[in-house]
Amino acid sequence: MKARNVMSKDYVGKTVWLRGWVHRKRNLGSKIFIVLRDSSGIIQCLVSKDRVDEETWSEAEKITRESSFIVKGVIREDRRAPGGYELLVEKLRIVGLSDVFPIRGGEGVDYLLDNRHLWIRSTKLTSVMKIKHSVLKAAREYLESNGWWEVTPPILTSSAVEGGATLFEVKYFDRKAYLSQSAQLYLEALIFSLEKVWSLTPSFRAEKSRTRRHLAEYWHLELEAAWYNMHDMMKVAEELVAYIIERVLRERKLELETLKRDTKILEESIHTPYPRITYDKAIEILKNKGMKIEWGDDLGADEERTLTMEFNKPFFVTHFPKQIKAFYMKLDPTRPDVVLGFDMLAPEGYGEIIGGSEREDDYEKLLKRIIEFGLNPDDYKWYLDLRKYGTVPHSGFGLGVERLVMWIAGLDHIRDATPFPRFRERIYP
RNA sequence: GCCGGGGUAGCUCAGCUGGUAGAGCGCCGGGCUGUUAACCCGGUGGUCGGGGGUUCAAAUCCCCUCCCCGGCGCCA
Repeated sequence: MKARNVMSKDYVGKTVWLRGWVHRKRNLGSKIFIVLRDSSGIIQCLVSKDRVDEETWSEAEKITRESSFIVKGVIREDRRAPGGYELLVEKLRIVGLSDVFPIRGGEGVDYLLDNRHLWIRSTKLTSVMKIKHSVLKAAREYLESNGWWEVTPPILTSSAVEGGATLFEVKYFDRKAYLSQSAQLYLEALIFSLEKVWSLTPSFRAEKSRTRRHLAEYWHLELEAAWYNMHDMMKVAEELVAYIIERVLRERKLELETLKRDTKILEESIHTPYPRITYDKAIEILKNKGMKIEWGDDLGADEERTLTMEFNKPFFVTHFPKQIKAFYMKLDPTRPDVVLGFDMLAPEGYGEIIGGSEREDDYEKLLKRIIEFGLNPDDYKWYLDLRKYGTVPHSGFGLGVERLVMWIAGLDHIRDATPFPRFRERIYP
C-alpha cells in the first residue's frame, strides 16, 4: 500500500502495511508521531507506548529522520492529523537507520546543491520530477498519435552543428570528438526515409553561462519533417505544447498545488492557436515601451521578458534578421534580409522555450550561407549532400525540456527542473 | 567573459571606526500522552576560504589567490 491511497474513508478501521522513510518525527514522551513518506505522499503514524509491544516502542524511540521503515497499523480519521487521516501503529521495524540528516530546512542554495543527492527527496523536487515525467509522457503520446517516428541520433559528433556555441571536447580513440549540442542535422538526414522524425536526447553547451535559464547539460526534444513549411511546423509546436500542458494540468494537479503554482495562464495555454508576431513588430512594441533596441539587434533577456508580459499564453516571434540566426535557416524569398524562423516564448517572463525554422534546401544557397558564417564547408560535406540527393523543403524545431518544465512548474531557476543540474561550476554530485 | 554580492560553529547568520569570537537552529543528556519545522531545561560547539603584508595586536585594514551566489552576454 501507498500512503496516499490509504488516506480515504474506505480504509478507516482497516489494517495496512506501509513502508517508507521518516519525513518528520515528534517525540512527546509516551507518544511518538512519525510522518511516513513514500513515493505517493506522506501520512502521520502514531506510536502510543501503551498500545505497542516493547520492541516496537524501542524502535520508534530509536528511529531518526530519513530512516527507512516498515509499519503495520490501523487507519483512522483524525482532524488533528495532517491530511485528516493517520495510522495507529501496531508494529514498526527499522530497515535502514539514518545518520543525522544534513538537511533540516533553511539551508542555502550552495549547501543544498552540494547535498543534491539528499535534497532530491524534498517535496518540492519530487513534485517537479513528477511534472517532468508527465511532460515527457505527454510529448511522446502526442508525437506517437500524430505519426512521428522516434529516432536515436548520435551524442558523440565530429563537429559543431552551428558555429559559435561552445562544445565539450572529448577524447575519441586517437581523435577529438564533441558532445552534441543538437540532433538537428542528423534528424534532417532521417526525414528522407521517415519524413516526420523526432528525438529526445541530452544536449551539451560548454558556454560559461551564468543565468537562471541555462544548463550545461539539458534534455532536448527535436522534431524535423519533410514537406513542412515554417507555418506547418509552428502549428505542430503549439499543438504539442498545448497538449503537454493540458495533460499536466489534469495529471499533476496535486504537484502544481504543492508548488503553489497559479495555473490561470496554464489553463489559457491549452487553447491554440498561439499569437504570432514578427520580429519587426516585436521591435516596434519594445520601442514604444521606451526600450533601447534597433532593428538587427538580438532580443536580450530584458527585451524577452518585456515581450512576454504582453501575452497571457505562449506566443511566436518570427522572421528574424538573418545575421542573428543560424546558417541553416531558409531566407524569406520575399524579403531576403530575414529568415523563415520562429521562436516560441513562454509567458510570465519565462521566454524562449522553442527555436525552429524552415531549413535551407538549396545546395548553392546553403553553401553560400556556410561560407558567409565563416564555417568550413568540409565539415558540412555530408549535410550539404542532403541537398544533392533528392532535396526537399523541410522544417523543424527544438524544445528545451527543462525550460518548459521550469515554466509549467513556475520555478525561479532552471536547476530545479533537473535532478542533478550541471553548470560550469558544478558537476558534483 | 563582464558587473554586483558573499565565504565566521554541522546549518543560517551577527560581529568588520583593529584589543585573538557570538546568537538561533542542529547535536548530546534529561523531561513531556495530540504533536504539525512539537515544546521546556541543561550541555556541546570555531586553524573567521587560502597565502602574504601593515601593527604591540587582524575575522576586522592592504595586496594576491581560490570558491560560491545574483545579473548580463550566448542560447533550448
